[in-house]
Amino acid sequence: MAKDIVINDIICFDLIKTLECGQCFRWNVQEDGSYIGVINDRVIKIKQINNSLYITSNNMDNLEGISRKYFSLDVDYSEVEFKLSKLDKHLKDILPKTTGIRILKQDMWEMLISYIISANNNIPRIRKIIETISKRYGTKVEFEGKIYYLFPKAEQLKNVTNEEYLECGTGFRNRYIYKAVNDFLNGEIDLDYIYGLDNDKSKEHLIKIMGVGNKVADCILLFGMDRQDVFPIDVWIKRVVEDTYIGKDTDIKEILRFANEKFGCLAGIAQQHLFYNARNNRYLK
DNA sequence: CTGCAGGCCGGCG
DNA sequence: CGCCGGCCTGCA
Repeated sequence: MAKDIVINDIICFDLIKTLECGQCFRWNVQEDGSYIGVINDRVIKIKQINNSLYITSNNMDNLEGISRKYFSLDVDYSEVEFKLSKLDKHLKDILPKTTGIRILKQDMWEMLISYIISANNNIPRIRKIIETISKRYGTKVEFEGKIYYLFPKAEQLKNVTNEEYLECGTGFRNRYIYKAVNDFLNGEIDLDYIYGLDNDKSKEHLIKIMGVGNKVADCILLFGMDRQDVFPIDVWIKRVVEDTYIGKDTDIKEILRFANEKFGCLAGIAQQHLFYNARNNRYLK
């Protein structure tokens, strides 16, 4: 641990909940309780002990800056959670169990492909598919004597065929990935441009991408494009909102209206708390 | 063996 | 337009 960097005085941050609440797919817990994952172009190992983070990487250059950005360490989440508790009694009730969850700032391209893969799929298999694609086509990185793989850039997927995606376990999503890679490379999909648009416009553009519907678009916006006011609605969230607030068999649009009304600009963060709580209760695994 | 998993597409009324 | 059947694959 000698060459770890240390970030002290971390408040309102829970590493485990943040990495296990379902927003990311490439972090793995180690025997000592630390997590190893890939952030953009480097492998990172991170461990939280009380209010301190111990971080190391194959590339120590600006590691603190990279970490602060990725984990949103400079955002005042105690203020965010205070607001959430004021907005809604149910959130106030579950917050003791969910406190410390943060929305990660992940790579847009990786989010696009990862959430295309997530459609009608389960989390263990999503993780496995992403790992296989990274292993086959991503850049190899050595860290502490082991080999890891970065998530592949579009250029690295340029010549991958539909059949090869099938071999990675993507199933019927193979042609969506294939098309996304090619449209990205020929400029048809411009994520930087989409990132610069307002919410409605950016979502409108994302949904034009084959394999991207309402829910996947919202996940890309929330986890990859820094839009904390979007509210991705999957089967879990639909159940939670129906059970907790509205009642049975509610239309998706109705749920969306409710979420915007209730949680406003913090809807995405509220969604992560509701999702984490639901999965850790009666529905677990 | 069916059903289902963090949906989405395409065809039909 | 909204609705609905089908879908790779692995696991219960």
